[in-house]
Amino acid sequence: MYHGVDKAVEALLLGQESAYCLKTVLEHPGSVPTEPLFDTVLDSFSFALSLFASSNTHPHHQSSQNKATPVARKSPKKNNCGEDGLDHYIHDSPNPVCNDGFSWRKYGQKKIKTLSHQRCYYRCAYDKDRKCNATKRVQQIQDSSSVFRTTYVGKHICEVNAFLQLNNDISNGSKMNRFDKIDQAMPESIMPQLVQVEQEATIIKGTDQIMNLECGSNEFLMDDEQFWGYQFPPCSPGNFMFLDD
DNA sequence: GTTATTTGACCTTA
DNA sequence: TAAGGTCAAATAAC
Repeated sequence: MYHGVDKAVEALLLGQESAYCLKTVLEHPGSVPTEPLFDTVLDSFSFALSLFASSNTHPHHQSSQNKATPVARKSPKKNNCGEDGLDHYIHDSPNPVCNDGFSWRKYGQKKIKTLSHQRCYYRCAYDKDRKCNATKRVQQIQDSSSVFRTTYVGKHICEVNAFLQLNNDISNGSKMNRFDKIDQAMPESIMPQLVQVEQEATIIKGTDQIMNLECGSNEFLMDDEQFWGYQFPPCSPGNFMFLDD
Protein backbone atom coordinates (compact mmCIF):
# COMPACT_ATOMS: atom_id res chain seq x y z
CA MET A 1 0.00 0.00 0.00
CA TYR A 2 2.56 2.47 -1.15
CA HIS A 3 -0.02 5.09 -1.85
CA GLY A 4 -0.89 5.20 1.83
CA VAL A 5 2.78 5.26 2.79
CA ASP A 6 3.29 8.29 0.59
CA LYS A 7 0.42 9.97 2.31
CA ALA A 8 1.87 9.04 5.65
CA VAL A 9 5.20 10.53 4.68
CA GLU A 10 3.46 13.70 3.61
CA ALA A 11 1.67 13.86 6.89
CA LEU A 12 4.90 13.35 8.79
CA LEU A 13 6.57 16.07 6.78
CA LEU A 14 3.74 18.42 7.52
CA GLY A 15 3.98 17.53 11.17
CA GLN A 16 7.70 18.17 11.11
CA GLU A 17 7.18 21.50 9.44
CA SER A 18 4.60 22.46 11.99
CA ALA A 19 6.93 21.40 14.76
CA TYR A 20 9.62 23.67 13.37
CA CYS A 21 7.12 26.50 13.21
CA LEU A 22 6.14 25.78 16.76
CA LYS A 23 9.74 25.88 17.84
CA THR A 24 10.14 29.27 16.21
CA VAL A 25 6.98 30.54 17.82
CA LEU A 26 8.05 29.33 21.22
CA GLU A 27 11.32 31.17 20.82
CA HIS A 28 9.32 34.31 20.20
CA PRO A 29 6.43 34.00 22.64
CA GLY A 30 3.20 35.76 21.82
CA SER A 31 3.93 36.32 18.17
CA VAL A 32 1.59 33.61 16.91
CA PRO A 33 -0.94 31.40 18.70
CA THR A 34 0.66 28.07 19.42
CA GLU A 35 -2.43 25.95 19.84
CA PRO A 36 -3.16 25.54 16.12
CA LEU A 37 0.41 24.43 15.60
CA PHE A 38 0.08 21.85 18.33
CA ASP A 39 -3.11 20.65 16.69
CA THR A 40 -1.49 20.40 13.29
CA VAL A 41 1.44 18.45 14.65
CA LEU A 42 -0.88 16.09 16.45
CA ASP A 43 -3.22 15.72 13.50
CA SER A 44 -0.38 15.12 11.09
CA PHE A 45 1.15 12.38 13.12
CA SER A 46 -2.24 10.96 13.91
CA PHE A 47 -3.15 10.71 10.29
CA ALA A 48 0.19 9.20 9.38
CA LEU A 49 -0.12 6.66 12.13
CA SER A 50 -3.64 5.82 11.11
CA LEU A 51 -2.38 5.16 7.60
CA PHE A 52 0.30 2.89 8.91
CA ALA A 53 -2.25 1.16 11.04
CA SER A 54 -4.53 0.68 8.08
CA SER A 55 -1.67 -0.62 5.98
CA ASN A 56 -1.18 -3.28 8.64
CA THR A 57 -4.69 -4.50 8.02
CA HIS A 58 -3.58 -6.40 4.99
CA PRO A 59 -4.39 -10.06 5.43
CA HIS A 60 -0.71 -10.92 5.37
CA HIS A 61 -0.39 -9.14 8.68
CA GLN A 62 -3.34 -10.73 10.24
CA SER A 63 -1.56 -12.59 12.97
CA SER A 64 0.28 -9.59 14.29
CA GLN A 65 -2.84 -7.54 14.06
CA ASN A 66 -4.76 -9.93 16.16
CA LYS A 67 -2.13 -9.65 18.80
CA ALA A 68 -2.40 -5.92 18.86
CA THR A 69 -6.16 -5.73 18.94
CA PRO A 70 -7.05 -4.35 22.35
CA VAL A 71 -10.64 -5.47 22.32
CA ALA A 72 -9.98 -8.94 21.02
CA ARG A 73 -10.58 -10.43 24.39
CA LYS A 74 -13.80 -12.30 24.04
CA SER A 75 -15.83 -14.71 25.90
CA PRO A 76 -16.36 -17.94 24.01
CA LYS A 77 -19.89 -18.02 25.34
CA LYS A 78 -20.80 -14.45 24.67
CA ASN A 79 -20.57 -13.03 21.26
CA ASN A 80 -18.70 -9.76 21.17
CA CYS A 81 -21.27 -7.88 19.19
CA GLY A 82 -23.84 -10.55 18.76
CA GLU A 83 -23.48 -10.71 15.02
CA ASP A 84 -21.75 -13.16 12.78
CA GLY A 85 -20.45 -10.36 10.65
CA LEU A 86 -18.48 -8.81 13.43
CA ASP A 87 -17.05 -12.07 14.60
CA HIS A 88 -16.03 -12.76 11.08
CA TYR A 89 -14.44 -9.39 10.90
CA ILE A 90 -12.44 -9.76 14.07
CA HIS A 91 -11.12 -13.12 13.25
CA ASP A 92 -10.85 -13.10 9.50
CA SER A 93 -10.24 -9.46 8.77
CA PRO A 94 -8.19 -7.43 11.23
CA ASN A 95 -10.01 -4.56 12.70
CA PRO A 96 -7.91 -1.47 12.07
CA VAL A 97 -10.02 0.65 14.29
CA CYS A 98 -9.08 -1.43 17.24
CA ASN A 99 -5.48 -0.70 16.51
CA ASP A 100 -5.73 3.06 16.50
CA GLY A 101 -3.14 3.30 19.22
CA PHE A 102 -5.38 4.18 22.07
CA SER A 103 -6.50 1.88 24.78
CA TRP A 104 -10.24 1.54 24.84
CA ARG A 105 -12.61 -0.08 27.26
CA LYS A 106 -15.92 -1.30 26.03
CA TYR A 107 -18.81 -0.06 28.10
CA GLY A 108 -21.82 -1.06 26.12
CA GLN A 109 -23.38 -2.16 22.92
CA LYS A 110 -26.73 -1.48 21.43
CA LYS A 111 -28.90 -2.68 18.63
CA ILE A 112 -29.58 0.26 16.37
CA LYS A 113 -33.02 0.15 14.93
CA THR A 114 -32.17 1.12 11.38
CA LEU A 115 -29.05 -1.00 11.16
CA SER A 116 -28.61 -4.70 11.02
CA HIS A 117 -25.62 -4.79 13.34
CA GLN A 118 -25.15 -3.73 16.89
CA ARG A 119 -23.19 -0.66 17.76
CA CYS A 120 -20.38 -1.01 20.27
CA TYR A 121 -19.42 1.76 22.65
CA TYR A 122 -15.92 2.31 23.93
CA ARG A 123 -14.30 4.87 26.16
CA CYS A 124 -10.71 5.68 26.83
CA ALA A 125 -9.14 3.21 29.23
CA TYR A 126 -7.65 6.17 31.05
CA ASP A 127 -10.97 7.95 31.48
CA LYS A 128 -10.62 7.88 35.23
CA ASP A 129 -6.86 7.94 35.64
CA ARG A 130 -6.35 10.91 33.37
CA LYS A 131 -9.85 12.24 33.16
CA CYS A 132 -9.88 11.52 29.46
CA ASN A 133 -13.39 11.77 28.09
CA ALA A 134 -12.70 10.34 24.64
CA THR A 135 -15.17 7.75 23.46
CA LYS A 136 -15.78 5.95 20.24
CA ARG A 137 -18.58 4.01 18.65
CA VAL A 138 -17.95 1.17 16.27
CA GLN A 139 -20.66 0.18 13.87
CA GLN A 140 -20.59 -2.26 11.03
CA ILE A 141 -22.41 -0.54 8.23
CA GLN A 142 -22.38 -3.05 5.43
CA ASP A 143 -23.36 -6.64 5.40
CA SER A 144 -21.47 -7.55 2.29
CA SER A 145 -18.03 -6.43 3.36
CA SER A 146 -16.08 -5.70 6.49
CA VAL A 147 -16.73 -2.03 6.61
CA PHE A 148 -16.88 -0.56 10.04
CA ARG A 149 -17.62 2.97 11.00
CA THR A 150 -15.79 4.26 13.99
CA THR A 151 -17.03 7.53 15.37
CA TYR A 152 -14.69 9.26 17.73
CA VAL A 153 -16.29 11.57 20.23
CA GLY A 154 -14.37 13.79 22.57
CA LYS A 155 -10.73 14.51 22.66
CA HIS A 156 -7.98 12.40 24.11
CA ILE A 157 -6.33 14.31 26.89
CA CYS A 158 -4.66 11.30 28.45
CA GLU A 159 -1.54 11.65 26.34
CA VAL A 160 -1.51 15.39 26.96
CA ASN A 161 -1.44 14.72 30.66
CA ALA A 162 1.30 12.20 30.13
CA PHE A 163 3.30 14.75 28.16
CA LEU A 164 2.86 17.30 30.91
CA GLN A 165 4.24 14.76 33.32
CA LEU A 166 7.03 14.05 30.89
CA ASN A 167 7.92 17.70 30.56
CA ASN A 168 7.87 18.12 34.30
CA ASP A 169 10.25 15.24 34.66
CA ILE A 170 12.55 16.60 32.03
CA SER A 171 12.53 20.10 33.46
CA ASN A 172 13.30 18.63 36.85
CA GLY A 173 16.63 17.51 35.50
CA SER A 174 15.99 13.95 34.63
CA LYS A 175 18.79 12.52 32.53
CA MET A 176 16.70 9.74 31.18
CA ASN A 177 16.33 9.46 27.48
CA ARG A 178 13.30 11.36 26.29
CA PHE A 179 11.78 8.44 24.47
CA ASP A 180 12.39 6.11 27.35
CA LYS A 181 10.34 8.51 29.39
CA ILE A 182 7.59 8.55 26.82
CA ASP A 183 7.50 4.78 26.85
CA GLN A 184 7.19 4.81 30.56
CA ALA A 185 4.62 7.53 30.66
CA MET A 186 2.29 6.05 28.10
CA PRO A 187 3.05 2.59 26.93
CA GLU A 188 -0.08 2.38 24.84
CA SER A 189 -1.57 5.78 24.50
CA ILE A 190 1.09 7.80 22.73
CA MET A 191 -0.71 7.60 19.53
CA PRO A 192 -3.02 9.17 17.10
CA GLN A 193 -4.98 12.19 18.00
CA LEU A 194 -7.56 11.45 15.40
CA VAL A 195 -9.60 14.25 14.05
CA GLN A 196 -11.47 15.39 17.01
CA VAL A 197 -14.91 16.61 17.57
CA GLU A 198 -17.22 18.99 18.17
CA GLN A 199 -18.04 17.76 14.81
CA GLU A 200 -17.61 14.09 14.95
CA ALA A 201 -14.82 12.61 12.97
CA THR A 202 -15.70 9.32 11.51
CA ILE A 203 -13.34 6.89 9.93
CA ILE A 204 -14.46 3.93 8.00
CA LYS A 205 -11.99 1.17 7.61
CA GLY A 206 -12.69 -1.88 5.63
CA THR A 207 -11.78 -3.85 2.63
CA ASP A 208 -11.80 -0.74 0.51
CA GLN A 209 -9.87 1.40 2.93
CA ILE A 210 -12.50 4.05 2.80
CA MET A 211 -12.35 6.99 5.09
CA ASN A 212 -15.34 9.06 5.87
CA LEU A 213 -15.90 12.38 7.48
CA GLU A 214 -19.21 12.87 9.09
CA CYS A 215 -20.33 16.43 9.35
CA GLY A 216 -23.44 16.78 11.37
CA SER A 217 -26.20 14.82 9.80
CA ASN A 218 -24.82 15.11 6.32
CA GLU A 219 -22.71 12.09 5.73
CA PHE A 220 -20.58 11.53 2.73
CA LEU A 221 -18.04 9.00 1.75
CA MET A 222 -14.71 9.80 0.31
CA ASP A 223 -11.62 7.88 -0.52
CA ASP A 224 -8.42 8.51 1.36
CA GLU A 225 -7.20 10.93 -1.26
CA GLN A 226 -10.23 13.07 -0.81
CA PHE A 227 -9.91 12.71 2.92
CA TRP A 228 -6.31 13.79 2.65
CA GLY A 229 -7.28 16.80 0.63
CA TYR A 230 -9.83 17.67 3.22
CA GLN A 231 -7.46 17.22 6.08
CA PHE A 232 -4.35 18.75 4.58
CA PRO A 233 -5.21 20.91 1.61
CA PRO A 234 -2.38 22.19 -0.52
CA CYS A 235 -0.93 25.19 1.18
CA SER A 236 2.15 27.23 1.36
CA PRO A 237 4.30 27.09 4.46
CA GLY A 238 2.71 28.97 7.28
CA ASN A 239 -0.69 28.74 5.73
CA PHE A 240 -2.08 25.59 7.26
CA MET A 241 -5.62 24.61 7.60
CA PHE A 242 -6.59 23.84 11.15
CA LEU A 243 -9.55 21.87 12.27
CA ASP A 244 -11.62 23.55 14.86
CA ASP A 245 -11.48 21.86 18.18
C1' DG B 1 -7.93 -11.65 42.91
C1' DT B 2 -7.95 -8.31 39.34
C1' DT B 3 -9.46 -6.57 35.19
C1' DA B 4 -12.23 -6.45 31.03
C1' DT B 5 -16.60 -7.66 28.75
C1' DT B 6 -21.46 -8.49 28.54
C1' DT B 7 -26.04 -7.09 28.88
C1' DG B 8 -30.34 -5.51 30.90
C1' DA B 9 -31.85 -1.39 33.06
C1' DC B 10 -31.92 3.30 33.29
C1' DC B 11 -31.28 8.07 31.55
C1' DT B 12 -31.57 11.67 28.06
C1' DT B 13 -33.31 13.79 24.17
C1' DA B 14 -36.11 14.70 20.24
C1' DT C 1 -42.78 7.46 23.54
C1' DA C 2 -39.08 5.62 20.97
C1' DA C 3 -34.29 5.47 20.09
C1' DG C 4 -29.64 6.17 21.26
C1' DG C 5 -26.25 6.49 24.94
C1' DT C 6 -24.53 5.20 29.54
C1' DC C 7 -24.44 2.73 33.93
C1' DA C 8 -23.44 -1.00 36.75
C1' DA C 9 -23.97 -5.77 38.35
C1' DA C 10 -22.86 -10.23 36.72
C1' DT C 11 -19.69 -12.91 34.36
C1' DA C 12 -15.52 -14.47 32.09
C1' DA C 13 -10.60 -14.32 31.22
C1' DC C 14 -6.09 -14.02 32.84
